[in-house]
Amino acid sequence: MPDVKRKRGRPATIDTHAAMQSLVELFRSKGYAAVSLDDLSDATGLSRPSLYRAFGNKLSMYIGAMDAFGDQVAETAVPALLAPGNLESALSNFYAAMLSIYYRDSEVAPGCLVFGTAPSSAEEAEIQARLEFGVTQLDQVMRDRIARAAPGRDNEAIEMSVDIAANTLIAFSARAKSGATKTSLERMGARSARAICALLDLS
Amino acid sequence: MPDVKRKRGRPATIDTHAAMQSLVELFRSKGYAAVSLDDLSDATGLSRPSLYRAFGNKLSMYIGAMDAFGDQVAETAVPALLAPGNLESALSNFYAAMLSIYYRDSEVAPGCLVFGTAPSSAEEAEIQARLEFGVTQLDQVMRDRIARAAPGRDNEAIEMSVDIAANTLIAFSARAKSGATKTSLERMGARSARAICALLDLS
DNA sequence: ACAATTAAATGCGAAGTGGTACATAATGCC
DNA sequence: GGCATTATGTACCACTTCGCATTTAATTGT
Repeated sequence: MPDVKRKRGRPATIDTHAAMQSLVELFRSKGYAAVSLDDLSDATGLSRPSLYRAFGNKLSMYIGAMDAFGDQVAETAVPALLAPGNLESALSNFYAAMLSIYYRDSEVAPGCLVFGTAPSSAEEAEIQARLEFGVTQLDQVMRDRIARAAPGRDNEAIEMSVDIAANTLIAFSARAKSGATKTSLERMGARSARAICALLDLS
Repeated sequence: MPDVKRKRGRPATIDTHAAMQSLVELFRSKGYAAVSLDDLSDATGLSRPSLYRAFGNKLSMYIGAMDAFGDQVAETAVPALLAPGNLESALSNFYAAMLSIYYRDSEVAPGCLVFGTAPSSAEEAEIQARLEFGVTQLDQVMRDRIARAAPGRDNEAIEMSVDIAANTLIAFSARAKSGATKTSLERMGARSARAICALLDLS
């Protein structure tokens, strides 16, 4: 698809994909308001006007980062949840995959961009809308996966399980930033998976 | 204790308690970094130098707000959890009390100062320390209450229940800011309480 | 070679930031 | 009434913020 026809003017040399990755990293470790355009410029190596041309103003940079982060989750962790196999290992693997995103080598875990930093900036309507979207997406995918694993169960038990599954992940972000170790949260994720299967009388 | 001896100079006219309440309200609806000293000055009606004399610099204002918020929770909601009665209603009442704190008449729920806004600013060591304290306090009080209600149960079931109970509350903050209604979260809290009691074979 | 076109950086400006020196006001003590 | 003492507000400072007008660079078409 790219490079089909050479374009007219000076060719672009900026790697917008890598730049967006840097935006995500900065925003999710420091939040929206605490990050300045100079910070973003330093992190990406691009000048401020270049950032503007590529991503718009600061708010739309953050919105774009939320979308990119969501894409990363959808490509990396959600497949582990939807993969064939029993529910317990699917949930456990999903949590582990999410924690691999939440944790880095850095001093404090950068955590989740959407559940970790967006709530602070939810007064901005566009940010709140994306946060809401993230929550409903999480609820939805959990409901689908759990309903598939327990076809006959009553709705109450399924709703309970969905709540536990989703709220566990949401809480991971705050716990990661609070200083919890990755392995302690992996154990918590596995425990949550077992609790859900116990509630549903599975295995 | 107060007013035992009249003091020497000009008497203080500032209501630091009311001012701190305003700090809490502003910080938990906009986060740490997005709030300026002018915002705080406007909200409290105090000049910036007065804020400095009363609470120190901006960071210590936020730290003080975290402490004040924690006190409010300890005085208002925790008694509902520790009150005599069965575990299910204790948990359900506790969640309802917390949601009464999280929600206001405002457009978007201000949510939780510690679980909602502190993660964004956890790079600041003092903020991270308070966030960690809040998480461990929550885990601790839940563990105590649940262990009291299910004395004979194995440790695994108790740990599962503690996780669910604590993570539900942590997730409430993000959900409130995402636009969830108060009643929907009250239902979720009641469901979480039922799930925990089911896991523990209670009632 | 030269115009047209696109990409990128330099540098600037108006507004806002946290923080403080200084002046002013209000009380008790003598 | 003056003086020490404490409380509060006014005005300011150095610095940073976001955003953009302008300039410079690199390529294609003719």
